[in-house]
Parts: sequence; C-alpha cells; structure tokens
Amino acid sequence: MTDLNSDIFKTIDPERRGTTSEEVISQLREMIHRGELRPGDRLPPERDLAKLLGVSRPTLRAGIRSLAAVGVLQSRQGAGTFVVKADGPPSLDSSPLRLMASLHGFTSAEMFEARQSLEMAVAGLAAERATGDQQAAMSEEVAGMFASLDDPEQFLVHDMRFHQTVAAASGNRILTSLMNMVATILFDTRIKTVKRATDLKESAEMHRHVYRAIREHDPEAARHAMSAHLSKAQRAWEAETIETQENGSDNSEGNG
Amino acid sequence: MTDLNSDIFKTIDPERRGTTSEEVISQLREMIHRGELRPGDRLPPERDLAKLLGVSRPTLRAGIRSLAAVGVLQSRQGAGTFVVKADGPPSLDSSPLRLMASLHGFTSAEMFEARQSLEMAVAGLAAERATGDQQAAMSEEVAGMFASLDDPEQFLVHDMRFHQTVAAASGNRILTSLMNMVATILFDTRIKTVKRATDLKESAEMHRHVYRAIREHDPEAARHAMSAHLSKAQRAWEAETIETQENGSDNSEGNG
DNA sequence: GAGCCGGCAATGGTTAGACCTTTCGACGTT
DNA sequence: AACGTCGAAAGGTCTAACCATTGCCGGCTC
Repeated sequence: MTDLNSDIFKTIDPERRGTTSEEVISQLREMIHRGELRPGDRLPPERDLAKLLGVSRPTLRAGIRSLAAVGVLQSRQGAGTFVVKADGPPSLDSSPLRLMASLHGFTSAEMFEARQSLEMAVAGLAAERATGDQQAAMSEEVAGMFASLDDPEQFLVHDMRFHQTVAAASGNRILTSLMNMVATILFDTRIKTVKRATDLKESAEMHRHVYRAIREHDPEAARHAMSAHLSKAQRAWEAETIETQENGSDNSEGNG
Repeated sequence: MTDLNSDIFKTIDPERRGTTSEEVISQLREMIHRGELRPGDRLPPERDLAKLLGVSRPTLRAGIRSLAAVGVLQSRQGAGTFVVKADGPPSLDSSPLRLMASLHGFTSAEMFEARQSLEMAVAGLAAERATGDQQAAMSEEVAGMFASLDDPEQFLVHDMRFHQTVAAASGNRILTSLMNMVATILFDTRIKTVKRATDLKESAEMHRHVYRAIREHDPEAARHAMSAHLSKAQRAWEAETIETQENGSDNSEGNG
C-alpha cells in the first residue's frame, strides 16, 4: 500500500536547470523539506516512482543514490527505500570529512583541536542547561569509568557515552552532530590509545571534573575541564604515535 | 594524459563484503587515502575504469555518484570526472546538514547558536595565531564595511570575507569548514537581514572590536566580541522574522 | 489449532548496449 | 596568427532484461 502514490510527486519539467538527476534530487529534497516525506517513510518502488517523476529508472536511482550517500535515504534490497529514521541523536556521515582530510592532508593535531573546540562549546552549553536526569547520566558514566579501570574497552564505552551525554545536554543537536563527526574519525585512534591504559584513573578524574563543573552550572569551569581532558588525551596519543612511529604505516599525518 | 591507467586499479573481488557499488566506493576512497588520486586529478573514462575494476558502467557510475554527492568527485559532461580541487579553503557540502535540519526540525536558533560557538572558537584561535598579513586583511575588510554603509550588498561581501579571514587565521581548516557549512545555511537569512540595513554601522563597529581583540592577541576578548556580534545579528534576524511572519512562507523554522 | 517451512511476489542491485549532449582539442581557413 | 568548424572523447540518459534479497502468505506438520 503506497500511501504516497498521490500527486505529491510532480513530473520533472523538461525545462530543467541542471541535469535530470539533479532535478530528481531537488524534487526529493523539497519533498523532505515540505514534510511530505518524513523520517521512516518508505518511498514508492523505484519503477513506480520513476514513472511518476517522468524519468527512467537509472536516472531516478542516481538521484536516490546521491541522497543515500549523504545519509538522507537508505535502500534495502527487497524491502524498499526509506527516509532515514531519526534514531537517537541525528548524525552526519563522517566520510566526507574523512575524505577531505585525506585530500587536504589534515593533520591529526588539527582534528584534535577541532574536536577540542567543539567539545568545549558543548560542555559550556551543557553547564548552562543540563537537566537533573542528564547530570545523573553523566555521573553514572563517570562511575562506570572508575569501575572499569582495569578494562580499557569497557572504559572507552563509558568514556564515549559520557561525551555523548554532555553533547545531548548542550541542547544543540547541530553542534552534537558536528562533534560526533569529528570524534568518529578519531575513534580508531582512541581505541589504540586507551588500550595502553596508562592513566585511565587520571582520565576518569578529569571526566569527573567536567561533570562537577556542569553540575555546578559553571560554563567556564566546564570548558576548562573539558579542554584539559582533551589536551591530556591528545598528548597521550602523540606519545603513543611517536613510539609506534617506526611502523610507519599510518597515513593520518598529512603534513603536506 | 592518463598516467593513471596503470595497475593501481585493482579488479573488484567477487568475495566482496557489501554490494558491488559499495566496493567501488571503497576502492576509490582508498585510492584517495593512499594518495594515488590527488586533488585535481582526472579519473580514467568511465568505460575504461569500469573495465579496470571489473564492474559494469552503471555500477561504476553509482559509486562515482556517491562520492560526488559528498563533494569528493566532480563530473563534467564531455570533460571527465575529477577529484575535487582544493581551491582556497576546503569546504564541506552543506546539503547534508540542510537536509538533516529539515528531517529533525532544527530551529534557526539552534543554527545560530552552532554558528556562534564555531565562530567564537575560531576567533579565539585566530587571536592566538593571526599573522600580520591576516590582521591586515581583516582590517581591510572592516574598512570596506565602513566604506559601504550605504550599500548593504557590498557590506555583506566584506562581512563574509571578514569572517572567512578570521577563520583562515585560526589555522584550523576543519573548524573553518564546519563553520562555513553552518554559515552557508544561514546565508539566505543574512542577505534578507542585512538588506534592512538598520544598523550596518553598529555591525561594522562590532567587527572592528573583533579585529582589535585579535590584533591584541587576546583570545578571550575576541571570543566575547564575536559572541556579541553574532548575538546582535541573531536578534536582528529574529526581529525581522517576526515582522515578516504574517507572510508565513519561510519554512526554516522547524519547531517540530 | 498453532507453529514452522517453502515458495512466490515485490523490490532494489546489476548488467548490457545503444544513443544523446557537452566539452575540448585539432585542423583548416582566413 | 587568429578564428571558426568539425570530430573524437567523455559523461548523461534511456530501454530492457536478469539477479539477489526480502517479506509475506499459504500450506503442511505436529
């Protein structure tokens, strides 16, 4: 039952501005903008939709693929094409940033700094706005960290969840998304770093400082605590990298 | 000149993990990662590349299109497919963020806040690092603003260039890209707001405050000046929006 | 009667081949 | 030497089919 087969799909005008597939993208984009397609909705089958839009199936598929590439649509063979469900925090695909990093030779230091700036911003906002529930969630994650000082992988889970919680408490989903985008790229790095487990206790302490500043609704203290935490993490990573450098396989360092 | 037709293109294994086109994407991604494809390079013709990778042309095109959608590749009919040139500041495509805004009903207030946070971050970094040339460029743009108080469009040009310069002076291209991504979405808004030209003089003054703080290498002052400037801009936009609200045509406000 | 299993239909994924449109360079003319 | 024209090259689009996966529905079994 395609309850979308009404006339909300308008035939593409031949007097289009760009290419046909670009026009398809615009059509779908506008439908999402106008709210005619909402998260979780299933699009009509490609064959039908192609006919509705007045284009061939390959052209339609090209448009769908472009939107799928940026994380707006998702196709599942045999099932259909869906508007991506807003499960939990909205997230932007990090692959564009990742590729841009490769293209322009971004250094890891730059990545760390970007993350630090974003985390400081959300920490400051979180200190202004965090609800009791959110504070409790942060506290729990901090407790989880202290409880898994001997289990680096588990520690990392709590670590990431803590940062997620802080981001959510900032109340700004855009900053949260951007932060996640950058953090995702640094994720592999963090796994390696945390596995060394040199100072998990110190890391947990620093997280607790962030939490306390947020609890006290002290944005400046929260920003500083977060900044200190990430600076420490970066230094730990750098030390790690230098030690492992003889391997020389990692190309994260562009230094073009 | 296809010095790329060598064996750097490996045939896709049938024992692939995902779909064929996903594998194509991975192949191209890795080639960019490894530096075998660099900004400005032209890919082999689709027909040749499809044969080299062992896939059909539509499948290859699907992969290319996905990468084009995220701004890594760019196809020009009759010319070829190119790895996007790193002309000036690297930029991320803002359409993903724009669509996500529609999907999740992001409010403009959230956008403004995100932009404010990012601009504050780069302003702070710029205060620490701006070179003499960059400071001079900022000064020039501020002068340009004062010189075009009666020409809102020209004023906006200097306004944007000023922010660009500050971002460049931050030395962090990732933050710059993210900032541009958000700023691009608010661009249309800014055009409308600045056209009212109610307080261009005050705006120019505030930009000068930012410039002076950066010149004095005072990050905290730079952050505050930038924050004040953007808060003011946001208030101006909000007032504008309320006045124009009876029109009711703008869908930027999700408030879902 | 309930639950499991197989097959069928729907749907996206892939391929093939052809033709159109645009671009850009090379050649010839002025 | 400069300009214009032509053609090859390359991406854009289309038709038509087949493959692979998914999900449902009906029949079979316990």
